[in-house]
Amino acid sequence: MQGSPAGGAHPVSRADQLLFLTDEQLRQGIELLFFAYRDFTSDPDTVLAERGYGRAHHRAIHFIKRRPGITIAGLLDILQVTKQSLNRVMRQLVDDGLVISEMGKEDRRQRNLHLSPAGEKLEHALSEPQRARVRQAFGAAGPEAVAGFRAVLEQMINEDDRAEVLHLVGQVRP
Amino acid sequence: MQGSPAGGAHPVSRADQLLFLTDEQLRQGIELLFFAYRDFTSDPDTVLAERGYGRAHHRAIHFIKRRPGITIAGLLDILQVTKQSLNRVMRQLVDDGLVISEMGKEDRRQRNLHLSPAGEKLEHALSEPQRARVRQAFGAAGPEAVAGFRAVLEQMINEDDRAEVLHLVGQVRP
DNA sequence: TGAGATCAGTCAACAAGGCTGACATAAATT
DNA sequence: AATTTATGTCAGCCTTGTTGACTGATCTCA
Repeated sequence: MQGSPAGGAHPVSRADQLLFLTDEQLRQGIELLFFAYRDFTSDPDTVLAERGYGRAHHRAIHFIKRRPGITIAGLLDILQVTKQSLNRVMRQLVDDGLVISEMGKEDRRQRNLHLSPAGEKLEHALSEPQRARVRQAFGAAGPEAVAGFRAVLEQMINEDDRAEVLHLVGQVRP
Repeated sequence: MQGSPAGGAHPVSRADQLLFLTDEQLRQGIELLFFAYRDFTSDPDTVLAERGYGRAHHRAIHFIKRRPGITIAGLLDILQVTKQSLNRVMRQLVDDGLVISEMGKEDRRQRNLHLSPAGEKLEHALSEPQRARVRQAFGAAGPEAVAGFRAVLEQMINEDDRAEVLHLVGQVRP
């Protein structure tokens, strides 16, 4: 499986600290991550289905929104898929007028990608329900839990590109 | 996109608490979850690829290990896929001798599923690298962070079946 | 300037793993 | 006896990933 949950929650008891990192606790963490992620990704799927798009479209739109002017190579680097796979999605998005692809000014081989107004609109429709879910979860769990959530996820990222990913995400603290 | 990260981490400053739940912080949370999950799921993929299996096999094996004797219906309920989709995977696993499917004793329409010794072996090979990743992350982040991680993920699960999922995971605290 | 590297785009073929719909069989329930 | 339930299976479709091969435009460097 991919993912799993954690044991009891909020107040960290002495016993918890002593029994820290049993296989049982790890398994719970893995399953919890699995189930939470499953629900988390289900939000935008409804919206996408209405338009005949899939998650791949969502990911492309998300990162074009985040980094306006990003190139194809930049997107490939973030998404870690093949050029052919991304191209299939990009072609649709450009044809449908959601993404604008313009020749680079410095390097005319590159394409700088932006969302059109329609693209911005879809992006919002996709991200809002997901943001609502996370807003609710963060609010209910509280700031300290959120800090812990972040800390664990950061550590879960491959050490090799952790710094790079955290920089992209905006994790860098002055 | 599906998933996203949280902002700065460990010590929760006054400013953090005041600025809690900005859209920016939510976006970071979403992206962080996306990237962490991506790496998290990559661990077993190597092992699976060697055997010609995919993630679907991993999920089935994981939950059969977790709940020995589980029925097809039970597995369908957990995995939330169609019977036809699960069947394709199950047929392979049974044919390959990793999963044993035996007629139910009480209700002979049902099938009780178990891992064979070979199935157990593969299960371990799949879960160990993932467990190692989570062990590392939990260890580096510390017990309080882990508690926060759990709390947020729990809240992220659909409220409707949260209790059920947490029960399955073993989240129930006496 | 000219050779080679790089960025983008495309074609073809393939596979995993979702989905729907339709049906069949055996066993349990009413 | 009729109906419902649990499982299994066929067929076909879709999305999204993969490899490999190749093109054209442009940039870089010797």
